[in-house]
Amino acid sequence: MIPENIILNFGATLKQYSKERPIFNEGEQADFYYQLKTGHVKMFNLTEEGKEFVQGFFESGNSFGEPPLFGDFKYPATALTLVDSDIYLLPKAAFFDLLKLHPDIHLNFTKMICKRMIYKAKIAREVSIYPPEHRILTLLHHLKSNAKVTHHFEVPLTRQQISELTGLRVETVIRAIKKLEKTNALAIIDRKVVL
Amino acid sequence: MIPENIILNFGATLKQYSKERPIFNEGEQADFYYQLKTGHVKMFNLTEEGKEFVQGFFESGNSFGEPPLFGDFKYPATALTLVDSDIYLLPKAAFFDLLKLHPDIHLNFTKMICKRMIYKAKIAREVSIYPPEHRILTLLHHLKSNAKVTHHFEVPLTRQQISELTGLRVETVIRAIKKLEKTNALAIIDRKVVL
DNA sequence: ATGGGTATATGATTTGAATCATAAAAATAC
DNA sequence: GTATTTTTATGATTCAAATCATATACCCAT
Repeated sequence: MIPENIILNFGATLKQYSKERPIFNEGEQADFYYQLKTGHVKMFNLTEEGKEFVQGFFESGNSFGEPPLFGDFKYPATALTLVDSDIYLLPKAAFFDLLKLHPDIHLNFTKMICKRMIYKAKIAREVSIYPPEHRILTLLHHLKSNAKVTHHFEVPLTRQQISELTGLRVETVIRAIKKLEKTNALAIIDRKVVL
Repeated sequence: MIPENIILNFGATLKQYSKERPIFNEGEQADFYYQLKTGHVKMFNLTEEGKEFVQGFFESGNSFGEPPLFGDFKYPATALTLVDSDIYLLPKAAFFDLLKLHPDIHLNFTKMICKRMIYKAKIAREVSIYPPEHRILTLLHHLKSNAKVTHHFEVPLTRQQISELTGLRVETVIRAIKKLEKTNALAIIDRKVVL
């Protein structure tokens, strides 16, 4: 996250998006650094047949869609606002100037990318060598680790949303969660998943 | 990749590993930056039942296992030499000093990480919403993009290695590659995959 | 409160990749 | 030059998750 005064100094513009609006689409050339001031953004892939895979959710303060800037790549996913959002747009060249003049920001950026990298590597592992229950549990623990509560964490997601985030079908998620309940890996209280 | 004279200036030591030796294990604390001078290294995850998922192969010049350095994380995978290998080890603190004093190297490093990041994001997508053929093709194109040749790229992997890298079974890989040949997405010349 | 939409639930069926079994070709070791 | 291992190959079978088909509980608007 780049401080507001600095990003504005380098020529960023603040753009308003209404909810459910695309910010960029998979396959497009990456020309801007995007940083969410307020709102919520979802990044995802979609097949022709309508199958969706969610790469991540972003909230206030997060930047997103940066990797393709570092090598003239196309966006590997589509970004969409979920609610009305204000987003800073910084042209690619200005972004690089900024990193050059602010080594501390560059280092923070690298740290953030590396953290995401580790998470992606974990996901890759889960998906190919562990069963659905494991995958769901990894997601839930990841969410819990990002929450403030340390016990009795009420998962703020519907089965459908868990389905989108794991790439599993809703029915599979429902059945897997029941299995996990039986092994006491989690509890279902008033239909809510708790751990 | 950090030039040899520079990495040595910052106090790196060159360590010799015989083949099939672990360099670090999943779950261990990350304390060094590793850069392969000569040899081959495999990074992978292993389940209790022996299922393996390969996160990546590394060859001369490549660095590996860097992300956990940027935040005191544990290694998310295990690294193993495949052949006798010479590896530069640079202590974490010296690595950060080096990045600070060589912004150009820092930027190159970020570019490399971002490229890997895009690849991991693609993998996550492939695995959950695309069929095996698509997944294999993504791997092969990634390898090609890292090679010097721009056409007639001979894939330097056996079906078994492709299997390990994609998490698919060998038989599935063989059948998928034949399918891809039929659609002219690639060619099989003298048993080698070419694209 | 009534109706429409969404979320949860569960059984039946299909499907595609894993698994199992086997063999031949190629590479490597002896 | 022969034996052994690895790689490629293919068919048969199994299995787990996707898909299909319903049903019911819950939420929310009018």
